[in-house]
Amino acid sequence: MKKNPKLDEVASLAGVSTMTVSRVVNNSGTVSEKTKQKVLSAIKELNYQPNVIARSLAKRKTNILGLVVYKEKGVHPEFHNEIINGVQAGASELGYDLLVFAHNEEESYSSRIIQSSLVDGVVFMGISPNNADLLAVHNSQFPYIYIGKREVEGVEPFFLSPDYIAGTEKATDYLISQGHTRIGFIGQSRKIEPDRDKLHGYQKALFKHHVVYNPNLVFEESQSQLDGYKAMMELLQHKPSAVVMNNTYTTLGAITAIKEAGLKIPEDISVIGFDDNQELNQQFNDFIGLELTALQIPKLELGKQAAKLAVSIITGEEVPKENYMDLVFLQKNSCLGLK
Amino acid sequence: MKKNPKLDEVASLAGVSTMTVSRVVNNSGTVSEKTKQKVLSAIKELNYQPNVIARSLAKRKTNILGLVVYKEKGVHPEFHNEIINGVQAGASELGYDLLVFAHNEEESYSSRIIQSSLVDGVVFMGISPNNADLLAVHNSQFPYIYIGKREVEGVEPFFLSPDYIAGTEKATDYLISQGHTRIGFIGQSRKIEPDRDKLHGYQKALFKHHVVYNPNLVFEESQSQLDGYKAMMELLQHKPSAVVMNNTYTTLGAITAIKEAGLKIPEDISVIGFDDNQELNQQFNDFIGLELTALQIPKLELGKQAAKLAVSIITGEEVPKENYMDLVFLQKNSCLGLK
DNA sequence: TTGTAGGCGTTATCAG
DNA sequence: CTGATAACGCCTACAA
Repeated sequence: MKKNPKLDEVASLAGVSTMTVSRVVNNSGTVSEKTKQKVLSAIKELNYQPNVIARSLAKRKTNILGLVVYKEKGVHPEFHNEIINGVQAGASELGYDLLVFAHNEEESYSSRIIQSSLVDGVVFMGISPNNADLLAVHNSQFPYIYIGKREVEGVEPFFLSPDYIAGTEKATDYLISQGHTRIGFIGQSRKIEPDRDKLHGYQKALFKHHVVYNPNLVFEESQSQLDGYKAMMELLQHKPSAVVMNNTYTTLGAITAIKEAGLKIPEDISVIGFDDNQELNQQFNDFIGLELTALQIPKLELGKQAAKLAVSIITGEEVPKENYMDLVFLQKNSCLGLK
Repeated sequence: MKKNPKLDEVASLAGVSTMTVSRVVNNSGTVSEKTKQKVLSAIKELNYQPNVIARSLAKRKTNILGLVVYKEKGVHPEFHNEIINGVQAGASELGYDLLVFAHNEEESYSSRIIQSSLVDGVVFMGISPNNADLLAVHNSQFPYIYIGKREVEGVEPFFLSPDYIAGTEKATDYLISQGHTRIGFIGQSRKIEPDRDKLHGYQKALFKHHVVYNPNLVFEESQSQLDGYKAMMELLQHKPSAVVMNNTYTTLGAITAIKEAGLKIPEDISVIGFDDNQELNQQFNDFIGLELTALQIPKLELGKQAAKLAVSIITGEEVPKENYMDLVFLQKNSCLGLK
């Protein structure tokens, strides 16, 4: 492994000082065009690349963004991973590298994150972050953003969350505008904030349009394909004309139930899916030969936006504490207006 | 954001030199128990954490492992991500942090990886890595390992690959030992090495047991759920008594076809799945009320092992260039012996 | 066992 | 526009 050329070697080859080379490399300060060219060719000749560690030490800034992911059961890994890709992409666009911290529940990262000077800021994600970590980072004024919505006692954390309420409201509005009133809702779990929000959005839309809320049409604890199947089987007893789903797996199960009941989508029942898992959703759409109208979390964008917010905070810009991102409402062909 | 305490502040509080503190922090050299205690309490009092950047510069070693993921269509993102988790876990166990590089096809990382001194070594993964990168890193003697199997002209890269041949051979052996001879094979794509290897393993087992290879039973271009469905529909014309699948989606489709044909698993046909995607597989097993016998890639272990190999190379240990990891053969209840 | 001097590779600062 | 000098915070090497 050959030793990398250093700044002073470039400098002596170009016949200038290290500072001049540094200026050229960083495009900072003022360098005459002529010396700049000399330096550039020396850089090229030696194939010089700056040592980012030395640079980081001198600048006291690493241009590395940390990411702490708290994993949990009940959340599809694919979900997280898409967002991570987004964070990475966003960071990259802004000239930051991404360092992923282990997601060990036991461990606390706060002091390492804050004090090691390894990262300039951090993105937290996952439903159940270590509150102590979040609090410590928040209190130390270290730049951070949390992906999701979070209430921590005593503090108002910086967060970025998909706007589940508005999204579900919009989807439900859409069905109502098509004449539906017997609209089923198959939710995931009332224990999880995003899911409470979805139900909330559904209710808001009903209320707004003076449609009576019918508890028989609402199922709240469907996580899996099997749950979705069962919920739909039961829901069908109550003759809904439409249904709003809340995750990909339950959608899979529910649609199987609809098919088994001999009903057709969208002729007999309109379906709005929830596209948690893009790949699976696509596979499934292909398989059933139907493009589902669905709500989708723009995961990549969400991650990018989180990275951007983190960097904004790092660079000292004014950033609101609460940030929301709209869900995407994909209008495909699994819904039909009621005559 | 309060300034972090430095080595010399700890030193003066403890009444010793910075070197003594450094020795205590790194557990290196020799320090008397008494001064050690003094130093430790000073560290505690000031809540000292070493600045890893300064340390990295001084040691010319960052304890950061790089990861470059080349994404591509046709590979389930979940697949990659599980491995990434493994790499992260493995690195973490060995005291390394993980830096994830963007997976931009256009970009070349080699010079940045090699020369920036940001990472001590790198793990590459993905079917279609940038050959130039791999080559450059290889030639520069920079520590790296590639996850997957790879032939690059002129070089023998360090790699770690699941042993697809042995795995599929074992699964096929198992079916043959149960009396099956009309064994179907639904593969993914002959363009992809892992998939060629799977077919190879299947053929090896047949050959070994003098079972005649029947091309009618072999389907090679099934990627999706729909493909799997179609392939199985056709395969059923040829009355197989068993079938070996090669990814989760095709398995989904194939089993739907089996059900629609009115056949029962395992009574009418034995099925060996391929558990690409653990979560989906689990969902599906729950849904059909059957635990599939399946081949599984130990993704987490694969990632961990890759990290370990990379670190071994970094620390100068002797590491073989070719490394294989066995697939896991999960014997559940979707296979039955033939009378 | 402990301390001193110097350097890791870069950039900030200030002078020229 | 350019250069000298002193950090950045820690560790290696050697000396005491």
